[in-house]
Amino acid sequence: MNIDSCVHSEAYDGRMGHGAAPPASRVPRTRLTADNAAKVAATLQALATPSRLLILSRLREGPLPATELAAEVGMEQSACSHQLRLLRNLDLVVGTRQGRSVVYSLYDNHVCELLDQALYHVEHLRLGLSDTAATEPERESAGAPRV
Amino acid sequence: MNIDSCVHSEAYDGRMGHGAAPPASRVPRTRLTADNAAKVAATLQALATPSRLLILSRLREGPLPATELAAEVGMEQSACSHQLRLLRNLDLVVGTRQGRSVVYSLYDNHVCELLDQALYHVEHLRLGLSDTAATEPERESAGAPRV
DNA sequence: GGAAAGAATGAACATCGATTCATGTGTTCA
DNA sequence: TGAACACATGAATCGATGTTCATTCTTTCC
Repeated sequence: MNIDSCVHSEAYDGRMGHGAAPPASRVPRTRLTADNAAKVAATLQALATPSRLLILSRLREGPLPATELAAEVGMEQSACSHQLRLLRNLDLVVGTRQGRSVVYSLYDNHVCELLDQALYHVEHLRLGLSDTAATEPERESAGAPRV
Repeated sequence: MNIDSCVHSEAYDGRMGHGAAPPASRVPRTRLTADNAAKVAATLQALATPSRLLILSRLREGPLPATELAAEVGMEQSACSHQLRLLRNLDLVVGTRQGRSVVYSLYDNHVCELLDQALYHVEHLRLGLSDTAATEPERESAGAPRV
């Protein structure tokens, strides 16, 4: 499929005002292929667990030896190591040996920002302070969306 | 053995150059608590599966009736409906009845941007074209990170 | 060399979650 | 009213995955 399309045939052109949202905007829109989605999902899953989220969050504040890291996020050494391996394989963190210990840090800025963005948006999502009001008339109209 | 990939012992104030990266930057940094992480993880997990990623991606282009949506993302009606329920509960999508069908659309712009950001960063992560190059000499330094 | 610290690895286990199958609910139209 | 369409829902299944336990590997220091 093509890349760059944000396209939206004609629907959703509205995309109104927005308020608090961060810059963002000029991000290239990649059309997701079934194949592509799998890879993306695999990476995003790294952020889909409390333990790894905590690990990355701590690393955002600076590099840390494996053991200290485990202690700070409150998990066992082994469990933490397993997760670190996963994060390493996804190129989200790097570990460099330093004496007896292996110091871990975020791979690069993309990781850092991905984390930030995720936290930011999720927080705003859960708070329900949407800026949808204009585009989406009334939610509650139908009979379907009712648990 | 350097550490300093993204260094910042003092805590990431640096946030260097960056090239293609989108604005971002001015996102508030929320310190993750163990409790908080669970909630965030729950929401982010919505983006951690190919099926839901495809669903959201299609909805980004405009509202769509459930059945059509299922067809476009290539999944069975039931499976799609289950995922839509999940996405609804997380306030990521809304479904409004319209005649026989229920038309689904993204909840608001935060969802759209969260998606965009995720795709953007992930793509750059997987491609390895990090902007770390200058900062992170050789990855392979340690003995640890070797599958 | 040998002991101990720091970390990685493997197996086993338990849990969660995505899909399928079958069925129920709501809506339109004859 | 009843058939057909459009979705939702529940139960069951099966695979994926996070954690624990025990072990191994690496490095340091005596």
